[in-house]
Amino acid sequence: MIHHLSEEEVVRRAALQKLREKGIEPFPAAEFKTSTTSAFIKENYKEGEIVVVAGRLMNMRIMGKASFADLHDSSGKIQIYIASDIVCPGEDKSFYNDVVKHLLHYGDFIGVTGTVFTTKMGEISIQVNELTLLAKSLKPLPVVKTDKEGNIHDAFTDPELRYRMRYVDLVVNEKVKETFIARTHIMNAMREYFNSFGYLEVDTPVLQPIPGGASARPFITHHNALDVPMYLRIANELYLKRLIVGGFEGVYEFSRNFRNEGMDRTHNPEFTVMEIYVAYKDYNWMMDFTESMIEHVCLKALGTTQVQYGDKVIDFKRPFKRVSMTESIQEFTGFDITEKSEEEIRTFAKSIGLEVDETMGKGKLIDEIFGGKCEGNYIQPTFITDYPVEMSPLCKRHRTNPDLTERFELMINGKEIANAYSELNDPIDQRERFEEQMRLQEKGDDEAMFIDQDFLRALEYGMPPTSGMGIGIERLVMLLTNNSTIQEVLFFPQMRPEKFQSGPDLKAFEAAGISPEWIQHVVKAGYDSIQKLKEAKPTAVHQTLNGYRKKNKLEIPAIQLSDIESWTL
RNA sequence: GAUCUCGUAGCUCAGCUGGUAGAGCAAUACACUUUUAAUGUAUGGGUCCUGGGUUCGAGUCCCAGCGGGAUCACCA
Repeated sequence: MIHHLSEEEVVRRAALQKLREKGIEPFPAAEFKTSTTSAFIKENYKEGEIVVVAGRLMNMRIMGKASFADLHDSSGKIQIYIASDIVCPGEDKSFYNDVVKHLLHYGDFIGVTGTVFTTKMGEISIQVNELTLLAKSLKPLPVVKTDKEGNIHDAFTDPELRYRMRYVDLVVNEKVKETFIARTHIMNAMREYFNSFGYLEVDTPVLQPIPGGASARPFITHHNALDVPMYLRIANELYLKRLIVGGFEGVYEFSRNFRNEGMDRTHNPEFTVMEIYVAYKDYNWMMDFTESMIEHVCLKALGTTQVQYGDKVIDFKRPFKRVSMTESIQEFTGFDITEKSEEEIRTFAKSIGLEVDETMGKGKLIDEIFGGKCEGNYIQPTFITDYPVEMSPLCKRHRTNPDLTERFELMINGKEIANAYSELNDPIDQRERFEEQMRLQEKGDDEAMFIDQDFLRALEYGMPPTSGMGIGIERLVMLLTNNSTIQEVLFFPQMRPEKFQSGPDLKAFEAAGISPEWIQHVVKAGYDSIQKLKEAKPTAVHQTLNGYRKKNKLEIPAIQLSDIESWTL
């Protein structure tokens, strides 16, 4: 990994060495006790107060015998003022002149003890009395600067680098941290809301023998001891319902689900769905519950229900509009699907230019029409209710129309955010629905569900009437934080594995007996493999290396021909 | 998976009809005790993604590959 250090990395490694020579450990072990944070100092300004803070040293502005810099800690940043006469009160100014001015770098972790004051320019700052290096940064961070108008210069924007090195992204791009803090606040607000009803947060298996509860391609793995295939969960629905069978009134789980499908700006192979199931409720109750919950989350996590998303303002204030799927299709296409046959619907779908084929059942056709012509129109939160029975194999039939189900989806900004049912608890109906899924599978629908016999057995023991709701956490967080890609709301979005250039095998150089101080220079001088050294004449290597040493003014002894001849190549 | 597009210094980016590789910031050195995109002077820094081809000559044109992004299709 050490091959090909950039100039700045060489400088920082040299500084590391010089610090050690001065008796300053660049990676000290001891706890550094801070007394406060940068944000607290600014909010509770007390001139002359002695404070101890720690963070990353950023943006040094050296002005001779005094310097300014920004210290970034987890709460924000504060300016520090380092004056030679204060950090070095005696005759010996070497700490300031050598360490502060030359051996500290952008990105180093430092701790300071100092006095709070305000500069002539009116910025709250810390006059440093004592400075401790806490950890040296050996790689230069991207330098991002913000001017008085708030314009960001030289921003670190390459999505590939940002996602692969989120640690760097978080350090230099302030807004990124805010998004992730908001994500946690949103989830906490949700938890708080559910807990206030006495519902129980639970954990159910991630590794499942049958990937049930949704239609999706699973990730498959293998359990060696049992010698059986196992699947990473695509949903946790069937496990949570088993817990309702077991007698809990309400259970919920933030479920990390895995689906082996395409990746794009709204899909990641692993993603989080919050699912909640409450006994003795139906989907009407769940609609009320969901809109109150979302309103609560907005107020708690954002302080408002009005959210800017792109060029739109979305208002999460309840109540949300409610429209049945039939009404919606009628509104946007003029077509009434009520009591129409599969063929009639297919013909209509074709007539409005949708791509449909013979494998699609009635439910799927209706879904195509809705997805193609209606869905995108719902910008403000809207509940779409009463989906066709074919699309919803785990959902109870509608109390007044057996072709429909008691299901709703919450649409916001033209996308599905939540999905809920009056849960199907009739085990005989449930078995038939699974069998229908099997037929769809045989017809060529590769998304049809697997049958879970144990789940059917649980239902046979009796599940109370129950309503369940699932909400895509990433989708919700994207909306509430004004982000248009899922990668912005996942710390470590999935990416193609990075190829690290193998580079020269430095171990082999060491094994050949080349002195450690020379190895990187040997490589940089052009001998980047043992093979190349073997092929070259020792006298030529000798001349090249010493020529390189002279040219680069290396502070290491010249290499001897006898050294080169002693290498075991 | 399809189409379009991009890959140049540590970072952000220029580089025209092919002719010795550029800027700002960062780094290094010097100056500077209230700066804040600090400033001034000087210096160093490049596998122009990789591999082929065309050409006297390729960062630039052509082909292939790798990687990213955007749009579209499927899934949340």
